[in-house]
Amino acid sequence: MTATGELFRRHGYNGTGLKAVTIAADAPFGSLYHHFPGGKVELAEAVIESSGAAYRELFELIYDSAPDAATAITDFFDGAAAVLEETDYVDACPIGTVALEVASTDDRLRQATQLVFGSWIEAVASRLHDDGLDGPEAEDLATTLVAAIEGGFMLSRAARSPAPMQTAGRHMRRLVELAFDEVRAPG
Amino acid sequence: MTATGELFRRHGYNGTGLKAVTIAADAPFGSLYHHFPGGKVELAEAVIESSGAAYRELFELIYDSAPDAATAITDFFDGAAAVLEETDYVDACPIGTVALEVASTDDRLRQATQLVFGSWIEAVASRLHDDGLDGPEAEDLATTLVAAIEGGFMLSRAARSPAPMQTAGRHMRRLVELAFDEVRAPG
DNA sequence: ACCCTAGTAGAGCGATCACTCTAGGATGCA
DNA sequence: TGCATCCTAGAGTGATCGCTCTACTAGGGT
Repeated sequence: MTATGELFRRHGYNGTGLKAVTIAADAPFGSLYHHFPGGKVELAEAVIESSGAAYRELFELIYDSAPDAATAITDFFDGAAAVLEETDYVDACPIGTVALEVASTDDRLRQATQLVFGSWIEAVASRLHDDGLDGPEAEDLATTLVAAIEGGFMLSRAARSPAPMQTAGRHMRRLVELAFDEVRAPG
Repeated sequence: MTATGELFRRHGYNGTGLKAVTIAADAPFGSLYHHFPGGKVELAEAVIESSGAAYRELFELIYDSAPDAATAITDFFDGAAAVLEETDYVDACPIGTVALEVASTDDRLRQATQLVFGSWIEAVASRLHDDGLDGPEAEDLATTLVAAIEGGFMLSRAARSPAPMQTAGRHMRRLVELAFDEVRAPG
């Protein structure tokens, strides 16, 4: 399952064959259809959900370890950039590639990716809200942060450079600081 | 060619068969390998370059029609959101899906996507620079803007809602305004 | 009339796709 | 020991993949 997520991340949904999945998981082919009677779609759905949840927990861990929101944002973007560099630009967003592939071709998987994105946004928003931002603004800011992360992954992987992700992170930090400034000094 | 771009946008690189390409282009199969001896990779490379150039021109048109940088950003994000809504969330970034698919699997296509992203960033940065931002800052801001657009496409397509793209656009506008404010009142 | 090149046209190639089918262990309960 | 259930195991299915191959047509130069 973890191995399957790696394949999806690297080759995407259409680029990953079920044979490759069974080899990577060191499991027989027949077992796949025992555990996932729905075939490739059901397998992908499970991978999206589980890797989405894992990534949300990673963000929460980073955020909750940081002294404040702005530092958390920097830690996350710089951390993502470092991981990209260390893993030869493979270990990016676990569902980003799949999300774009299935958005207009498989509604069930599209909904699965939407639920994952929604859960990330909610996790970020609730922390921003706890730190003082009002609800709708926290959710909007969280949406932009997730979008910037995804776009950062895309540009950094294409360029094979951590720079775009780091740059996006720096700007996102300023955006977060600006939002908190306005809370403290409304106007 | 335009039809092929549409297929790539909707189904991605791996999800688009060459048979589908020939049907969409209403061209015989043999002709494909006459015009693109390199096969699918060469075809994709041509599609990436041409649709990338077309999209850059679209951005330039929008930017140059707007009274100032901040308005241009809003026009672009809101325009992209509107197009998404009108086209049932199909007509998004012409190369985003392909870029993620090939980033770790085909270095030639990866470089093609990188060139396109670079040309977009350069087009945005040169305009921000003309409007008063210094060089490196203009390029960094342009990088974040492109990342936010790509992320906005991803979230809006997954959610089947223009909202994430519009939200990202609103925040990007603020970021641009902030950058110009700091030029006018340094410190 | 002759050929040469450019481009049209699609049948057919082996490989791989997602998937189905049948058969064989392993475990728990009787 | 007998039996049902859960899971392993992989050969085999038709369909489709990217691609190659040969044959045909159109138009210009000689």
